[in-house]
Amino acid sequence: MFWGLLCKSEEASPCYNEKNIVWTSGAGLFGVNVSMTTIADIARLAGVAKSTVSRYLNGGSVGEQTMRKIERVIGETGYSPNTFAQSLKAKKTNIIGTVVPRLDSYATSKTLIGIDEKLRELNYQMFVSNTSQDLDREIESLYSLAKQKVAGIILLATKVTERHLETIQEIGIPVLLVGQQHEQIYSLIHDDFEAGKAIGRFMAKKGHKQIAYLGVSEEDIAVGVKRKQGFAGAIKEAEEVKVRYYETSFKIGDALEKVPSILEEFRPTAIVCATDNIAIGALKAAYSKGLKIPEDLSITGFGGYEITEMLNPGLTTVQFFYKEAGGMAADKIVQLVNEEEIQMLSVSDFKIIERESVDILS
Amino acid sequence: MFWGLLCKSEEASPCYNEKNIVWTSGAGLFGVNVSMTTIADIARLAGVAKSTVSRYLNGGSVGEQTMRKIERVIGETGYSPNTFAQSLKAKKTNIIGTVVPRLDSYATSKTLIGIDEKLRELNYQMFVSNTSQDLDREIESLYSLAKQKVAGIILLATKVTERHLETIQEIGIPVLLVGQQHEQIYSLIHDDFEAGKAIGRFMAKKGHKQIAYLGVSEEDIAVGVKRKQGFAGAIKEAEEVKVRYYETSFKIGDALEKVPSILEEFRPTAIVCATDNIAIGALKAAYSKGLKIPEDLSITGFGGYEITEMLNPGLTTVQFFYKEAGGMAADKIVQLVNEEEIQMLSVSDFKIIERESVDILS
DNA sequence: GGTCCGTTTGGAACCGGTTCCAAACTACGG
DNA sequence: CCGTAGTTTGGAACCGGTTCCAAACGGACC
Repeated sequence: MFWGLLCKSEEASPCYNEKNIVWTSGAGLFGVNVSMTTIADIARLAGVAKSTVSRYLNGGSVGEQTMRKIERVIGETGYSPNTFAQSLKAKKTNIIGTVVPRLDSYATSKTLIGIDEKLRELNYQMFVSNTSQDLDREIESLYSLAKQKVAGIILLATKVTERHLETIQEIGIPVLLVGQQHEQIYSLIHDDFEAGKAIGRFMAKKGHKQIAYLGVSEEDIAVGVKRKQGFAGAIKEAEEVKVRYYETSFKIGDALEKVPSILEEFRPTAIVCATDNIAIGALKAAYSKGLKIPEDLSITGFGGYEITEMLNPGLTTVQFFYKEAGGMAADKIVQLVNEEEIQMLSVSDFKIIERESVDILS
Repeated sequence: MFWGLLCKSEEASPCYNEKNIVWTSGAGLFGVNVSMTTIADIARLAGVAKSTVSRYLNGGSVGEQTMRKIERVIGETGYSPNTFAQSLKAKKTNIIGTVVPRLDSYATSKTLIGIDEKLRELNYQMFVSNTSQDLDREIESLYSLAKQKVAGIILLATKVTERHLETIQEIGIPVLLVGQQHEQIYSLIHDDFEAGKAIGRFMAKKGHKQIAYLGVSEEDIAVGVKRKQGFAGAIKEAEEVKVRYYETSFKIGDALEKVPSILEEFRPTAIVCATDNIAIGALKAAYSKGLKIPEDLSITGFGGYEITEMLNPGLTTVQFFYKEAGGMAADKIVQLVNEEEIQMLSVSDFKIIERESVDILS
């Protein structure tokens, strides 16, 4: 990541490339004084005015001769403009803030990587603000990022409240919601509904007639509601399939505790879990009860975490493309920053990965 | 994270708390104009000079009366100082940069969380720079963070090269190395050597006489060398234990491919893996060959990833305290920023977690 | 050669803070 | 009542860029 956007336009000519300077010439020559040279120094050394140098740097009209002189001096000194001074006047940075509820989640990590790599390509930087799943801190972060004059914000929220809306409106900075959807905010979601439907159909086709769906709180619209609704829809299409819905948290441990009672009470042939982590808990719980997977119980998840492939048996799951979605998000937020029109809602794809954790019945 | 350090000293009196202002009064009152009020406005409204307001904000000497006036005006307007203007003059921020090789690693995530939470406490912000395991980008990031005038840098490198040293010297900003150790750089490491020793003794005590050690490249001093050396040392103490050393990468998949040949060629009763991910690969590989864990083969890892508890069987492993280490790192870097003396090397603790993946022989 | 237009250039103001210095005010001892 | 020291205050310069405006320049055309 990093390296500020100096060449705002695509005009090839009077743009100088920051990288060259710091690495090639700057290093060594000036020792500890990294970028202590100012635009005034350059101007003096080149025998021109500050404004001319500034124009040169930003692609304004500069004469052939002058250009060369400035170019040379900048090359020799390893000059690199002071970001603060730039931002002070410009009142804007080339930083995109990303607000995440937690850093230790597969989905978050992958999404961040996607955002980071794409932003890098687009000459933006990513600033990550972690909220540790604290709603207040989510709002705080929005204000704080606004104060730092980030160009745009990508919000990986779990829930959008009235306060979120107010804050987003107040800060007046483009915000893109990722993973959740809201009619008043530009959103990028995974296709949770269709994914739920797909896994429902998949299980029905495999002949399961007694399925437990282990979801999460409906506060989380994407994971708690959409996936379940999609699944329920698919089940309605199928015949004679009995389903019971259960709820747990996102924590593996909670699923681990919850599952035994489900098994006893409902005796399903399959448990469809709303996340891979829940599925991992279910798997462990089933093993603890001495069940064989998939012969005695089939299990599926949602997410496509790499670890699911390495479990024994490999977990059948719905894969979402977090990294790609992150890339899309980066594209979108930059478009918003550039005041381009984009659609309110974008949807990222999914696919079912069939491994060994689901048995074929009948 | 976030919320800039406004009160540099601990003096209680003429410090105003930023949070109150943005939330309590700022919101709503000024609509979209978040922090458009400047210090000049405050000065005018309070009938004092800019310098006086500045002094008030930074804990300088201000009269009782004046204080009250300014306090009131600031409260009413929801003023919040412009960070860029501050940094422009101060040539320093309250941001700590963190350079990480990858975001999708358990160790990294947990460490970042630890850093973030501690820095928050200390009124610093964390800026994460991801390098996608690209050495050039590691150097780039150091320069870039320097340019952004971060107060200090926490470097989660996998390897320290000559270029690292040069760069660190050149940027003239305190750097703390985490997870690796270098005599010329302040370092915070996990006690890889002792951990290796501990697991070696542990396995010997369990009666294993034929152990495969599956490590990683010696380029990584901490994981590739220290853990192995510690392990080797413990084995030397024990009697009649045969060990063979193998090497793989950090990727689960590579371990998965590597392990079968080890099993055939060496027929160990146990595989000690240099990371939990490698152990996960080994576990899967063993299952694929129809082996029972731990009856047919014992497996251990390093790390203490949460997932290891959820595997079947639970993985015996050496737990490192990444989050706590992150907190320590944050403390250290802030001390360095404040020019306090700290020791060159700090060591973070570990403990062996005994689960079901190791069998007792004899 | 003069006029006009477009390009290049320099000077100065400005962004929003911090800091230095000197002036004004206060209090206290002699 | 004055001198002195200490505190409070305002003014101005400064940080390092960007931008506006007007002046200088250069070429084309009449």
